[in-house]
Amino acid sequence: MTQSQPQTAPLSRAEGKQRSRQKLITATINSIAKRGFADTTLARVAEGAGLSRGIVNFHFRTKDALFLETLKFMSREYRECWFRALDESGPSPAEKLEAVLMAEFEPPISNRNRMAVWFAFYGEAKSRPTYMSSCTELDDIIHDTLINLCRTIIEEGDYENRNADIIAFGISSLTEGLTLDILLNTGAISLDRGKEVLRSHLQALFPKHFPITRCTGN
Amino acid sequence: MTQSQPQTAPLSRAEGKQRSRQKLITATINSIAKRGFADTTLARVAEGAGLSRGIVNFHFRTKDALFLETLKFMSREYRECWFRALDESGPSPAEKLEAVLMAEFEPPISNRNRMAVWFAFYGEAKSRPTYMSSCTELDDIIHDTLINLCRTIIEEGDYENRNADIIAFGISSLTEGLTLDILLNTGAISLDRGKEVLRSHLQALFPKHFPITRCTGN
Amino acid sequence: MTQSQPQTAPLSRAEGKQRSRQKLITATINSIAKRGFADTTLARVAEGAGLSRGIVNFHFRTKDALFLETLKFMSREYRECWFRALDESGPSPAEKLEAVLMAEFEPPISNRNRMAVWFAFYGEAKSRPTYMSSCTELDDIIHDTLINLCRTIIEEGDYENRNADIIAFGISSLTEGLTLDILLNTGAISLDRGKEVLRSHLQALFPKHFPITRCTGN
Amino acid sequence: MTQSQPQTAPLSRAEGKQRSRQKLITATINSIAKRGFADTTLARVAEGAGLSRGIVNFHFRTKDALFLETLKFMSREYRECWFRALDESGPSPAEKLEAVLMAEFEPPISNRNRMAVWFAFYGEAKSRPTYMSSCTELDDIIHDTLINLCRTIIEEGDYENRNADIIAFGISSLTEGLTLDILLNTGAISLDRGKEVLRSHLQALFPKHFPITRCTGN
DNA sequence: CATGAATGAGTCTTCATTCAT
DNA sequence: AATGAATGAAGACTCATTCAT
Repeated sequence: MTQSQPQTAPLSRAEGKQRSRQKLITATINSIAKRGFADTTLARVAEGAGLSRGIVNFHFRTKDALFLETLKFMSREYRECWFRALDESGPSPAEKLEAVLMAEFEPPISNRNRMAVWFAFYGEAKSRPTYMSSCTELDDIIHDTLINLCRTIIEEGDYENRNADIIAFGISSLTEGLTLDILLNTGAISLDRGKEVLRSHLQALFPKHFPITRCTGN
Repeated sequence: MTQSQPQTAPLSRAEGKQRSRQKLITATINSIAKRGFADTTLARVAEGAGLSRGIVNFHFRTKDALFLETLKFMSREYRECWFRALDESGPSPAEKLEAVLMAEFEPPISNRNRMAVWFAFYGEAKSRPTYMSSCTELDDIIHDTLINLCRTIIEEGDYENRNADIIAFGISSLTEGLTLDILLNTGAISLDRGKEVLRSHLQALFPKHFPITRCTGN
Repeated sequence: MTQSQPQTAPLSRAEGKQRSRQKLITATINSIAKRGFADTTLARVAEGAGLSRGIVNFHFRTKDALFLETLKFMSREYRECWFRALDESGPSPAEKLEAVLMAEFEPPISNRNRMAVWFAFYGEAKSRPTYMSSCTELDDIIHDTLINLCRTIIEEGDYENRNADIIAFGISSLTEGLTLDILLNTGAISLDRGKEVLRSHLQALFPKHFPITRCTGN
Repeated sequence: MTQSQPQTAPLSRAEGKQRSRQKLITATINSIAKRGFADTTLARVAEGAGLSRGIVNFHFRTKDALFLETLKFMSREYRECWFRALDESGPSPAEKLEAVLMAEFEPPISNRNRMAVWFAFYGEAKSRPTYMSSCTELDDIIHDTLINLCRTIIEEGDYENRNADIIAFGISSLTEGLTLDILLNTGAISLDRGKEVLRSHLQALFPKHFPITRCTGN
């Protein structure tokens, strides 16, 4: 990221601060992934970031604030991946739909750490609505985009009895469910397997757009 | 619950003990659902059960043991509901499939408390192997049954290009994903909506078995 | 206090708890007197009480609550001494007035520890009005009694131009000021010196009631 | 304050330094008055002075040094007020006595901030010998002056049975006690009331010098 | 079987102090 | 002379766990 400028150049104050913040967020993600929410203490986060004990309360006022910032960071990262996949895909709605769905199973969204952290937050969501509210707004845009893609595909394919809202809802739930299954069944089910399941469902829903191309390699 | 024994008869030691244990498990579920994992303390669990502070360590040696027993209890309950739905449904595989899937959206499996607690455990699962295995093990039988149902339906309907394993995997992931969405988007998405989405997908997958019958009267 | 019952008798739960509470309050007083407010930590209080670290938060929920209870205890103690002096004195108003005033310079009100603690609280009063409000109500009764004593003495002695309110206010302020001086000027000024000053002022105010009896011993 | 030097001239180093030091001392007084000793942190003092965090340790090496300088500043200020009152008063001892006593109830000695801070220091004095000595030392000259005034008045008035030492001690204790009462009973008792009480006592002690002149017009 | 007082390890948080800029 | 990021020691508070009753 900063490799195009001389590495030895002394960081300005603001840069140094920003870098420390980011180190802490990364360390938080790693700690939650490795030890779970319950055993993620500020001391361990600081240690993971290679910084001193009191530092978290300096950059983020409280532990909760650190968690919130971590979640925001992951949301931002997720959104960027999602929209990048959308932009970089082929032009047709079907291509776009496939691209964004498959992106869910690619790093950085879908390495085990990230997934574990998402579900750790989900698990505590009930008691911390603050965390979630910072996520839902972005989900709304994504969800609307998804519905529009489905709607266009349905119109193009003249699929009868396909409701865009319901399909879109189902597709994103399926993706989320697959992610969870992959997380829980350590090793047994791979990311590729997830993609396969998803493609299979797309094919059932929109047979004209997603013709049968059996993945022979699995 | 305790059979048809005269209620006024003094409870035997074993029964009293068993009753206290169950009270504590129920209180644990309620507390996790209400306050999340992190804020569920033994003191609060005991208070919720109307019992004294030290009691948890008496019945379950440690807090972790209580959590594990709670998870086991919920697993048992889940399995019972699932197989009851299977038994009480009509005889055809399609009827059976629909029955078990819809059961996921019915109490007691799917009241908000239960859902919240499931995901709380999922959230910690990665870092707690014990939780993990307890979450996973019972799924095997259920998953096999699901695959068999799908296989039979595929054979009956002569559906081309439908792989029972993949379909079954997808269906259960979709169910789980729907549950999570319902939990996270408090109130916005109802259990009935979940059923609707699921039916819509079944219809896409197995059109001959699940003909288009727009939700009547709902 | 509890000496009339067999000392070896096991304390009941409630008694034990109450005794621990009192130990903590006493330890708090000693610590504030010895180390001042700033260096009085819960760990040191607990140690002083011969109890474990977490104990304060068990008996009193917070450090502030402990301080409040300590202040209440001292208030109660003070009031009891004051009214005991009032009761045990001779019957005349002048005797009563002298008795209560001299009581201020007698233990337990006026050992150095108590005085130090009072002023420690006063010093922080601005920021903790809660502490003080628990004291003022009792002061009101005492102050009213003082005014009434002065009023009777003024009437008895037919002192012209003596206003009971003002005199009473002055006398109690003088007492408080003397206590502070005694505290600050370690050793230099004794409790007896305080009594002497006070008597001297009483004599000036009410010469007929407090004739000149020079303390020859000083 | 900084002489009659042209104000727009850039401050010399020494002056700038001195100005910052004074800002910090003032901020310390305000903070102690507002928040009490315990909640007065260097960060808050710096903020109150409109300066940066590390500044206190730059100008005063430690927090304790800052407190001590603050105390010294207040002592100096107090002494200046006292002697100014002495100088500016009428020539007679009685006039001088009244002048210095009344000065205690005038700003800057007696605004609420100053009083609160004095008692904050008193509260910690017993356990901080440095504070103690700084509180006490300047009193010596003042106290001697007070005794001398009393002695002269006693001689002038030929008051029998009046001991200058004791009277002087009483008068200054009374003043201090009144100040404390005024501080503690927020709002209820005014500075004017304090003066009234003090005059009333002077009149009782030295009736020939302080004849009955009911507060006119107040 | 049950209670709840007591323990003490562990955690978050605050804050004086340092030091590179 | 001043800044403010970083440090690390210390303290309040929580809570699982024990054990005498």
